[in-house]
Amino acid sequence: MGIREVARRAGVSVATVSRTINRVHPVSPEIAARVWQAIAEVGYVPNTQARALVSGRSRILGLIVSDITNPFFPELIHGFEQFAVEARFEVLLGSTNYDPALMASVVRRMIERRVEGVAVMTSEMESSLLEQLTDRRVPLVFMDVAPLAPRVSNVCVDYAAGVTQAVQHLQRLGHERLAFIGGPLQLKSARQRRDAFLHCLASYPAAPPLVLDGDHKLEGGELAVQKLLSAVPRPTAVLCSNDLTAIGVLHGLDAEGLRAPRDMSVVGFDDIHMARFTLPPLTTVRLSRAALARLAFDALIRDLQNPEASPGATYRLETTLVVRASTARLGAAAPAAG
Amino acid sequence: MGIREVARRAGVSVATVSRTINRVHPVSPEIAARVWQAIAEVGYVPNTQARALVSGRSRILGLIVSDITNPFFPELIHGFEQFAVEARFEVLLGSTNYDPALMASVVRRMIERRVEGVAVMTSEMESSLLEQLTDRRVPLVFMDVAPLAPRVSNVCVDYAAGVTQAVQHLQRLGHERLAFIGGPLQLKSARQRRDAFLHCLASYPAAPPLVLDGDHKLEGGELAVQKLLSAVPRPTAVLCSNDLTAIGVLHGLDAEGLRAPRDMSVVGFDDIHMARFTLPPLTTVRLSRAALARLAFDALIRDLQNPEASPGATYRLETTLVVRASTARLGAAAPAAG
DNA sequence: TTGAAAGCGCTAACAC
DNA sequence: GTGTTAGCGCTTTCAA
Repeated sequence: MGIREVARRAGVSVATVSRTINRVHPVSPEIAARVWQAIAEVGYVPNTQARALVSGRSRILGLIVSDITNPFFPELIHGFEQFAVEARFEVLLGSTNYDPALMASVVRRMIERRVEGVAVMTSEMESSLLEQLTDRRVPLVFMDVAPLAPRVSNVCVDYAAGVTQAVQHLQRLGHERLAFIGGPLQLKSARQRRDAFLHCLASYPAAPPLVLDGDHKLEGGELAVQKLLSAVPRPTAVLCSNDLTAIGVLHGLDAEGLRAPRDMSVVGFDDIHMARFTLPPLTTVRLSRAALARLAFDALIRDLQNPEASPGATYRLETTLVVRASTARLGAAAPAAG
Repeated sequence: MGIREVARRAGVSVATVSRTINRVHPVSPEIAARVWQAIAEVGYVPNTQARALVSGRSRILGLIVSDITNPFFPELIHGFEQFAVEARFEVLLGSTNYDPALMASVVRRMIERRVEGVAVMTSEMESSLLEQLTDRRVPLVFMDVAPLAPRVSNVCVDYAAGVTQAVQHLQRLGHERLAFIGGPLQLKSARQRRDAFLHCLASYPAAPPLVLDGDHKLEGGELAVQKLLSAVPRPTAVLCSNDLTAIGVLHGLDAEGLRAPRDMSVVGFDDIHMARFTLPPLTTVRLSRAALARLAFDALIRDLQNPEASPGATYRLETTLVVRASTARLGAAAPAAG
């Protein structure tokens, strides 16, 4: 079963078997062939724990997300795992559910498994937890948070530009009274989206903007609709902190007998795959999960390969406005079907 | 950093440190206190690979799914991970994308990490792969597929009952010409759903049923709408193999200027969380992810704790029809909003 | 190019 | 209750 058995069958030493498998030292072709033959015969699969122990490399990368049931994350996870597996890494996934206690447990589990790097794609990270990782010189990459330190990289999404694109789109359509539905405020990314919205409107002193609370879930959007509709004057358009919230709004409006964009223009954020399939299809700000996954993975690998603990880099990620059918000119008749 | 350092600081042997941590053998309170103190001082975290190597237990469970971007799976994964972490297991996730080659790579990775059990929540598993796992005496639990063998359990979803509930619901509403949009036919669960539909209609010799191809994705539903609408006579209701397909249908109908349930009643399958938020909210057959996760996890743990390789058990999982607003009486006016 | 042997960090047998 | 020690399966010096 083990490497010894393979060595015995091939009539070589375990060292030679190891070298054959790892292709790092030269092995004569005839011997290599005998070894591969023996490996096939016994169905030998190397034991990763033993390898990790002796080499000091677990070949595991941690990936921390907020909420795996938010479609944004599976799409991100999918990309990240793909890159990881290509590079012969395994991914240890951690979901925090926006809960700092869970985050602590996730970090602990990752340290126990001796992850070689962690991508933190959520931001409710206490600095004490961060230190546990940095003290062990584990490369880290954050999204939107930049606690600059050696081997800590950062992917910065340009929320301001994304939000501005959305707001300008609405303003061009004649909307002046805008509302915003935020996300969990312990998330820096959610705060940034909200702040970008307020900042953006500060320069257009039309009507004071309405800011409502959400939770980045369907329910939050649904719930916010009541307040949205009872505000005086009633907003004519709403920008949501993510697509799930926007889908909740669409549903909430429908429950009131209203429809986007006729009664209210609705804009999402993220452009999850589902956004093209809502009724009406959602106008939203695209934040590419594939690009985010790529950036995060590459940042980790770079810091991993860099022996000196040089300061981590900062990467920028741009957004694009995707105009679909949930927004329309203020007062326009409902667009023709199709 | 290691257990030796802790032992040195606490003035005890490494064995005592190990016993203190694992609480399996008695340790005197004063010594235990000294050990915990030393552990805190050095920030000691046990190395899981070393533990796994010596104990022969990796404390890793494999979870194989088809497609992590199908919302059905994140909800399942979430439950499974929760149970696993509670029991001090880690989850190694594998996505196959309905691709047998990927499945092979997933199984290989799991064997390399020496998983202690695998939940296969998809069914494109070749028997040769299955053997690699069973040969190593790894407990397995499948969904819908029952290759009966020692330590191989099975969770059987009662698709026939679910589909029957849906069909009867439509028939009670006066629908006679029904269509079905299937899933990837390499999936046994998809075949079972389709077969249940055909079987169900065989006893009501009204109009011959229309069966269309889908892929369990949004796109498949969208695409099927063309064929659905051009069929003569046109079906008045459609049952979809999963919710994603149904949401695609809703979108496809809208693109044609049609709307459910006025122009076509639509029924989904799974009851993903999103189903309550579609327009109109989706009538669907609920298959509880939490229950599925629980059953699968418990089956694994049971086989794991059972030293003799007794044959795995079969568990049943029932479905329930959830009536929402995407179905209506044939020829009825559109229901009032709300 | 190959082999012998040390040892990664820990648990578990055995001795005391 | 506690310490000593062998050894899990592998990689990696070091020597040949």
